[in-house]
Amino acid sequence: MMAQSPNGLMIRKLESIFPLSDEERNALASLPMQVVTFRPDQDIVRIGDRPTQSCMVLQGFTCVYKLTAEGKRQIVAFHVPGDMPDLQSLHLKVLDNSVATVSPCTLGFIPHEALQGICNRHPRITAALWRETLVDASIFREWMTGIGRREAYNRMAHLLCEFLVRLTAVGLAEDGTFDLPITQTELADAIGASTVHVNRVLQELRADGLIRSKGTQVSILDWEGLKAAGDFDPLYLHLRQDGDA
Amino acid sequence: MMAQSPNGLMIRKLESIFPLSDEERNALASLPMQVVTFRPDQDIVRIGDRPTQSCMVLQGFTCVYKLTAEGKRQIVAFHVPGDMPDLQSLHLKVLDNSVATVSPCTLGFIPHEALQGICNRHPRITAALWRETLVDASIFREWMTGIGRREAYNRMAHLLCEFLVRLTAVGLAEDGTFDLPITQTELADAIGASTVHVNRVLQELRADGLIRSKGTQVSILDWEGLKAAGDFDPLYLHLRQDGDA
DNA sequence: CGGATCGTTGAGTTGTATCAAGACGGGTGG
DNA sequence: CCACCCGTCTTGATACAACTCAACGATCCG
Repeated sequence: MMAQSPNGLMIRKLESIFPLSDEERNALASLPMQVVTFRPDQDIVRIGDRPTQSCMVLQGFTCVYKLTAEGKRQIVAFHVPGDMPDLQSLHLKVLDNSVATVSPCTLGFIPHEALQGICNRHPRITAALWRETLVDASIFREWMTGIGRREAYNRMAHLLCEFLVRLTAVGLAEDGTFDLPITQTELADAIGASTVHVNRVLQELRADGLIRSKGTQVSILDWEGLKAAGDFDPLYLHLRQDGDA
Repeated sequence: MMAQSPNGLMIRKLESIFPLSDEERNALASLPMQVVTFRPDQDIVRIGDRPTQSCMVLQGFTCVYKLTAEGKRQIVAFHVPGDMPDLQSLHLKVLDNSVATVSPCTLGFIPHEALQGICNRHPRITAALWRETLVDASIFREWMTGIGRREAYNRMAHLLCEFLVRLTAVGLAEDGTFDLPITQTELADAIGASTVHVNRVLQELRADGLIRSKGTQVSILDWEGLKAAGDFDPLYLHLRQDGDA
């Protein structure tokens, strides 16, 4: 799912949920989208902001994070091409989290006005965007369950399973191999562990023959084993399968 | 916010977000709602279900939970009167979590058809319902941050702060005192700790003069102190304040 | 007045954090 | 093209938050 035109990615994303009519496709194609590139580790929006636009990730990885009073960071979500990290701001005027790039990124910004307009005229597009935010929420629930009730080893396995499924869905993984330009410190902030512990847990996963990694390339060697280790059931990702949702 | 008619609670809930037109109010008032009572600890819907209706809590407390392969439970949300615990099922056909009562409950069930109908005719009601699911998601993010990066003592303080604010908003708390019919085991499943540890942490909070409790009645004795202990900022609840959201 | 549920306490164990230091690796400038 | 440097990864030692197990006390209710 490499985007030719910036809007093409959004159209394909929604089309993976339900077939679009020509009218809907045209409306989406004419959405104004401002394309901006970012370097790694740059804030895109910050907690407390009142954005007038939302963005879609076109290339690269972003994360949603919050900081505690003690200065500790929790990454509550990663977003990959096709995702909209701050779509919520369409209806929640004040941001309750920050969004930052993890890798070099290209983002497409769409004014809230334009999104409102298309929603008013196309109820099924409203439903599809609403649904996107619901899938995000579902992922939050799954992560919370992991952080609260699974050990670090299993959480890491789970996260890698999730990446494989999500990246495969957008054509960024093949044969169980994908590029994961995320440092161990960031992985630690995502699974709620220390960097040191993440390092050890990754070594365990390698030693157990579940994964292999070279630089930022990650390969899943034993999909069934990793799924078992991570207690991973892709149901919560709500990818289209048969009549499902 | 004690509901006279079952639909009254929903109308008041939405009116706390923006003023409703007469037409919108009438549409909401004529939503079919089937009222059902539940005893404590009963499942309302289960993971894997494909509900054809969503419910609103009219009385009592419910929780949303997931189980791990090891049989551990994580409660990812509590819901109080006025909340809709499974509104997501309107657009995500297969449930990725279960919902259960915590205390005796009265719930109002609304067919998805009826919700779809009202959404198609009233875009602002769509937005308000969408917004409800976004606030839920925001609470997930905040809880995840706590579970991942705060200690149990602080998480418990945070949760009590949240209850006070949310229950006050629906008229179920006064002068920092409210009824919390939730066992320590359930609190433990919510903050991702063991029952034993929750017990000790509650004793600490009492010893520190932050709270008092007698039976299911909880009193916040030192609001500023509890907020500080919980690193609590109500922003994430997105309650209406001035032009905010 | 049992019996069940919930809360409380103590003792021992463990997952994971913290601190500190060294190894690796890719990019930059001389 | 090498030397340096900075971020990242890795390793070892120690400390602590929190878990588990086990038992006992309190409370409510039929």
